[in-house]
Formats: sequence, structure tokens, C-alpha cells
Amino acid sequence: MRSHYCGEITASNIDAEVEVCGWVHRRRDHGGVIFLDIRDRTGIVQVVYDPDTEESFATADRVRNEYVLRAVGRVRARPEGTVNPDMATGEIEVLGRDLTILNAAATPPFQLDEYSEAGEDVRLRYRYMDLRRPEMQQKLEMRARVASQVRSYLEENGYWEVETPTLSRATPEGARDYLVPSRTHAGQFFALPQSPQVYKQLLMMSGMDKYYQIARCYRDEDLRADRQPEFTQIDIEASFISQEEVMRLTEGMLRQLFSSCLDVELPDFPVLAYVDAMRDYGSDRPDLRNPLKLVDIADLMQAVEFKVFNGPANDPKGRVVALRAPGGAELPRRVIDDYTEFVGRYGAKGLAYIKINDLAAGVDGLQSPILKFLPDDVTLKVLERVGAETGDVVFFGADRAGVVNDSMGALRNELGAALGLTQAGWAPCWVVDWPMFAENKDGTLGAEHHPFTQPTCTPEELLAEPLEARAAAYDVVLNGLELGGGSLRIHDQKMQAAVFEALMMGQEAQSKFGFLLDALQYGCPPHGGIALGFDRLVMLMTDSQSIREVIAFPKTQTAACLMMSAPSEVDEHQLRELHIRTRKPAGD
RNA sequence: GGAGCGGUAGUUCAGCUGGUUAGAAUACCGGCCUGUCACGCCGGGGGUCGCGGGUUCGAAUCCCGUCCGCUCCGCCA
Repeated sequence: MRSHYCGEITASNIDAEVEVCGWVHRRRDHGGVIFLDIRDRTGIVQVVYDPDTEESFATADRVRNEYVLRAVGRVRARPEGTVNPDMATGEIEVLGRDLTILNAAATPPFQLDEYSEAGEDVRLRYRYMDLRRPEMQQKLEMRARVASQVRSYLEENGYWEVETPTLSRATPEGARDYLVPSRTHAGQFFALPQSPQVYKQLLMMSGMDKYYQIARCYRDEDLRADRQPEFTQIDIEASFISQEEVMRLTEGMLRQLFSSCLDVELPDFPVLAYVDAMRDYGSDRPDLRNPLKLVDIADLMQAVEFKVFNGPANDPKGRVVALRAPGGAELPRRVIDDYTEFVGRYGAKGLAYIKINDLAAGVDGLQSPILKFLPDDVTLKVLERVGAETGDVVFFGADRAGVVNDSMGALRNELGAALGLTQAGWAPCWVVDWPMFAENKDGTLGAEHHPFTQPTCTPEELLAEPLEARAAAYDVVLNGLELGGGSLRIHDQKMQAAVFEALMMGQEAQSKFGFLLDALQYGCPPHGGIALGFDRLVMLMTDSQSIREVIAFPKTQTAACLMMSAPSEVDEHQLRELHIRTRKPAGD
């Protein structure tokens, strides 16, 4: 039916007869000559019809955008002066001899050309049309190439792909589960896995040694630009492996992906301790393209009446930082007000600042609503510590450490972009030495990573001072986005039991993870691994603003599919088989 | 659960300090055109102004509610 793809016809095919199939990208009717731009996934080729071929010319006259055609003709060089340098196939054209309409098409709901600015909701409703756009085809092609490279890299390194179930059991910790009712077990439910974590650990116990999977995962939590209810992980686990070996493997994989798919050589991956990342960037996923750093100044502020920062004075859980923004003295009041509102979203109660109009003039060269609350010597010491120069603005954050880190870390990103300080390019890094636990708002403990992560202390130390415990965990970060995280896992039953105990899920763990505790006593090898967000990775590699752009059929922010109208109601008899009665919405 | 922005022609938007025949561009339809490539020229059709209620002599415009889309906070071991 087809001899060539549209985008693959070149000058070397001149005088050859070709048969191409595809969609009408655009039609230009000049009365006596009709140009059809025919598109397939490889590109676009111009096919010309003139009245010499009477029947085909009449067909070309009837054709409209997005009609599906088969065109037969002879390749020729374009006449002098009609070469199109903006077009990959612009040196040649096909002189149409025959033309078959394989299928007509209704007028598209939105324009598919490169000038289209259709809203995302329309694109999602007609996703099958949206995916015809060359931009989307390139993104999905990149996704396929990256997946292929992942497979070949891991297989070269001795990893086996093993599939794990997507009908699994609900877990007590972590994200909300998607549940699937069981027909054969009345009143019971499967859960879709949030990750293959436990399965891959069991595979290590099974002696698989090196496992990987490009695995679909499900989390029923609210969505974001980089979060979908179902998403794909590159899931890796190996036995008898050290943290450094996992990191080296991962780094090697990312290098190969960027090199082979983007022709980019990634820079070195600096390794940051978690506490250092929080100190310098207020974030556990710092964007190292951005040179700005938070600077602690609590010691300089001891004498200051602290309410100017609306924060606690000498609270050990508090933090006081300065953030210097070069060139920021130019920022108008309105923009600073916007930043104040911006940090407010993270719980900051205000945003103090000092503009340095003339450093040489001392405090007289400064402009700030807070100067009158600060002794001059304190002000000057702070400016010296942050390295302030004329033309800068220095922002201040003082509050509970969590609020300061969240708000000033976010402001750092915002300023880096707004002032053009964040460099283009790629800045990967590792964040290591994570705390094992973090304190929930209600004072209970939660696993910072997950409850199978190997602590670096003994079970006794873990239970004595859980908040001091560190974990053999590591996150890989790229351009401020958490790309993946992993750890060495607990292979000792006593340690696993201690972690469950610290999380105050002793009984629950016994009932829900009893199989894991059982498995641990039958000769579990030391093991560890990592999981990388495949969608996020492809999003970065295609310079997309959202992972929806690299997922063929994504969900909206309310986790719905606009195209199929999923989720949907189901028949009563279907519910009956599943032993389910729906509760009417409240107030009904 | 919360905050912000948006919803007007197929599409992207303007109109929103109340009174217009609800407009532009593009798409679409018809006519003309033998070298265009976002072809051009002429003509034409096309709107429950998201939905429901209220205020008013009068609502796309003001008020209340609600639904949908996006961004963010919470949440996401």
C-alpha cells in the first residue's frame, strides 16, 4: 500500500515512483494546480496535482483537512525558486498521478497545525486528534526511545525484567490506594500498587539478584503538573549491592539516556547531604542551576527584637535566613508584595527585605521597612555575611524551620527565574543521608522514605532516638525535580520489626506485612535499589511543562478522562456481583 | 480540604464602569485563481455568552450557588 514514509523522501528518490499514505495536513488550491501536504508520523511531503491527471485532480479538489489519503506519483526536484528551506522535504515534491481517499474526515475540532493554541481541555477531549500533531508524536517517540534505552542499559548490566501484579493488597502507610472490589471474595478489595516496592524485595529474597521493571503505579492523591494518578516508574533492585553501586548504576543510565536520546553529556552528579541541601537551598530537591543560597543569620540576630520577622526568637526549631538576590534592588514594590503573598502560601507571615542602593554609604544607602528595628551594626554584619553588593536586595525569613525552608526555598526558585540567574542546561545531583523518620503534625512518626529503608543505626538506637536515625537512602534530583529515590532495604527481621514499632504499627504491620516479616527469616540477601519517575524524566527531556504532555492519555486535575468520560457509573447488576451498594451523596 | 486564574462562534480571544444587531482572527461553506507552502482575492453561514437562581424596566456584564479546566498549598511512605 505504501512504498515510503512522507518524511523520508529525499532528493535521492528523484524520478522514482512512490506511494505515500497519510493525513491531509494542509491543502492549497490554486485553481489550476492543487498542493496537498500529506503528513504521517515521519513528516510532511508536498504532492502536486494538476489538471493533466483529470480524475486525480478532481479527487484532490474534494479533499479536505485530515482526510486520509493514498497518493501515488513521481518524485521530482522542485522547480527553480520554489524550494522551501523551512521544510525537511522542501527540495522535492511528488507529482501526483493517482489519488485515493481512504477515509474522509469531519472538520477537526481544533486546528492541528503548528500555530494551533487549543486549550488543554479541548485537546484532551479529542486526544486522538491532538496526538496527530507532530509535537506530540515527537514526545511519544522520545518516550519510546528512552524506554528502549533503559531496557538495553539495564539488560547489558545483567538486570532481568520481571512483571509484578497490579492487583495487590492495600497498604497501611503512604498514599491513598485505588481499590478494586473482589467478586469472588465478598466485601474484600484489591489495591492497585503505589509501587512494586514489596514485590521487588521479595524477588531479591527469591534470588533474582538483579531486577528491573518499567512499572505502572497508582496513587489516589490530588494531582499536579508533575503528578498523575497512574504513572510509570523505572523500578530497579539488586542484591549484594552498595549504595554507591546503585548510585553509579543510576548515573550511568541517565548519562546513556541523555547521550543517546538528546546528544547531551550530563555533568557530574554532586552528592549533597540532606542537612546541607536544606541549609543551603531550603529544599531536599535543589535546583543547582540556580546560584542563590540561603544564609543562616540567627546568631547575628540574637539581640534583635524578633517580632519584626513575625517569628519565634530563639526557638530551637526556628530558623532565620537571609537570601541575597543580585540586581534585586530594581524590583518594584508591587513585585515584592507579590513575593510576600507568594511566601505566604508556604505559611510565612511576612517577607522582610533590605534594598542596597549604595553599599558604600552604609545604612544610609539602604532602603527597607525593617531598618528601624535593626541596630546598624547588625544590619551591616548581615550584609557582609551574605556578600551583598550595591543593587542587590536581601530577603529575610524567620519562623519554624519547616516554614522558612519551604517559603525561602520556593522564593529562591522564583527569584532565580525572575532575575534570570537560573542557568539553562542540566544540573543533576544526589541527596543522601536522609533522616529515617519525620514528625507528623500530630506528633507521631512517619517514614521519610518508606518503612523498608535500612537505617544506619542499630534497632535499639532506632527505638531510643528515632528522630536521630539516618537512613541509607538517596534521591536523584535533576533541575529541581525529584527524579527518583531509593535506598538499601532492611534485610534483617529484627530491624524491620523495630521500624514498624517506631511507626507504632506493630499490630497492623503483623497483619498486613506478616508475609514480609516471614520472608525475612528465610535467608534474605542484603539488597537495595531505586525507582525513577519515568514520566518526569521524559517531561524534562522533551522540555515539557507537565507530565500530561508525555502521557498518551492523561487524566485531568480531578483524575478524570475527558475523552472517555471515566470514571463512570456502572450497572446495578455489576455492582451486585461485586457485593457493593453505593451510598447516596450526603444531602441527597 | 484551601487559595488564585479561566469558561463568550468549531478554535483562540475581545467585549464585562448594565442598554451594542454580541465582535475579531482563524477554521468552515461557496466562487475565482497553474507554483503555493499559515497561498491570495471575493462572498457566506455560524452563538442556550458553562449551568441554575437572584437584583434590575433591561444582565455576557452586578450578586449568590454550582459544574468544568489549569496553577499552587495541604496531601503525595
